[in-house]
Amino acid sequence: MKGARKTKDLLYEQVARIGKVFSSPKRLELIELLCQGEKTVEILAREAAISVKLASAHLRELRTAHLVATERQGKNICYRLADKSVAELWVQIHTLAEERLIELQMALQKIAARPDDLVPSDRASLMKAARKGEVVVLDVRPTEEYLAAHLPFARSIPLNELRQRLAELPKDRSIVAYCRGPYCLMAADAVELLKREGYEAIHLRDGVAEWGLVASRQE
Amino acid sequence: MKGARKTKDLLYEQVARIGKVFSSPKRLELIELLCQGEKTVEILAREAAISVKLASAHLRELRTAHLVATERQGKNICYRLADKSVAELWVQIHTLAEERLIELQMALQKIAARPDDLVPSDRASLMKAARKGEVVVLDVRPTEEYLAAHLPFARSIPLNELRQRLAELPKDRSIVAYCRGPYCLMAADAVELLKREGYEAIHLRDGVAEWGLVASRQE
DNA sequence: TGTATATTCCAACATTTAATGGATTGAAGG
DNA sequence: CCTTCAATCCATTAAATGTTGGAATATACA
Repeated sequence: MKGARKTKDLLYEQVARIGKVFSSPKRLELIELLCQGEKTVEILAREAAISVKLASAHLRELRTAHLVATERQGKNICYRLADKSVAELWVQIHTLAEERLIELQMALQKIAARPDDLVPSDRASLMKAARKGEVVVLDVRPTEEYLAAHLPFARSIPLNELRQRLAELPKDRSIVAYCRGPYCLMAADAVELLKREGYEAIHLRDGVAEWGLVASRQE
Repeated sequence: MKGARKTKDLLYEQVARIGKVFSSPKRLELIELLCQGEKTVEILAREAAISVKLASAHLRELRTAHLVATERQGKNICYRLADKSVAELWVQIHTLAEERLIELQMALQKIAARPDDLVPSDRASLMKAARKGEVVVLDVRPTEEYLAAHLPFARSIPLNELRQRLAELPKDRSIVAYCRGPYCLMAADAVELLKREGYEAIHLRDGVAEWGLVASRQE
């Protein structure tokens, strides 16, 4: 009966290995980035605003927990999520956090969803409108991420090109902008810019991971 | 633009608070216990085989992350999951762990699913057979947990009473035993006992949390 | 073959965390 | 009111973790 306790502890310890990965802010950010498609260490470090060494150390944690896979591509090493279910877990964790933590809710309200920001009621109706061309779904992430996976009917204009390419967007229809997810600020910036320029812009918080569209492999 | 990085970090930090809760084996065990219904600190400590003080400390972590709620009941303080979604996250985390960690898979195989252990193919067919009375679904957890929530058509015989109450079980039908979940050893013990006594017994790994049946409140 | 580049490994430090023992709160019950 | 009991708080120690800098590896390229 003493042995039973030991084996039991071992089981929970294994599960805790997965939990540990999700207990560090930086690792969470890396996971969110990897939800957008596969990336090299250098890119991950730059996007997460940390040193390459630190990124490498965190990615090592992800690797020993078998949550990511690596592949050499020329000079670089590409990291990608080992499975779609990793992205699903990330979505579920941050969703639960948003449900339970008031501090997070308040911080998120500051970023987006200002009083005048209307949120698209549900996905089905948004997609219906997008299919008909009544609204423009705009993906403001870098081009590579758009290519790896994007929302149905979405058009790609990276945030840093948006100002120059405003002419491509119609002024008589709503622009629904999205980016990497609720913690990415690109879509919020895009909406702000678009509104200043006289467009009717809406901020869509969800990204591809939240839509369950993660590309397991970028081609 | 510097402020953007700061707010972003803050957001991930909040989500990491939730992840941290799931990064400790003991806390995971406590969460699994709370999935079975509300419990006092003393009971939780006893079931998890830790001191009351340590249990209290871990429960404090759960409370500050707003994942559990407390309520005084006479002399004792009862803990329960703050929301059904907490149980769902626990299930998703341990499911992902089982998918990704070979060590965990191997450890689980030792406990149950021996070569001669047939696993019920799917839930629908199991429930159909249970409804018709073709199999007996047996809940071997303590009575209080059975009362808080149990599988449809399940009969309750706590493991420590099983030997005396064997006569209540039919020998001409399969007994499908379950307990708290895949990391609980009670059902495995029950199956072993039943088989020794000549019953046809099957170990069902899932518990109420895995079936999505968590009782938000015990009456 | 030698050099440049991307990434990882190793060692060190500061911080955080798990766990334990002693003191404290706060309600229950005589 | 005083005692009892459950649970928490506080202080301490040992272990684990995040982070940084320097050295090492391994591949691409010339």
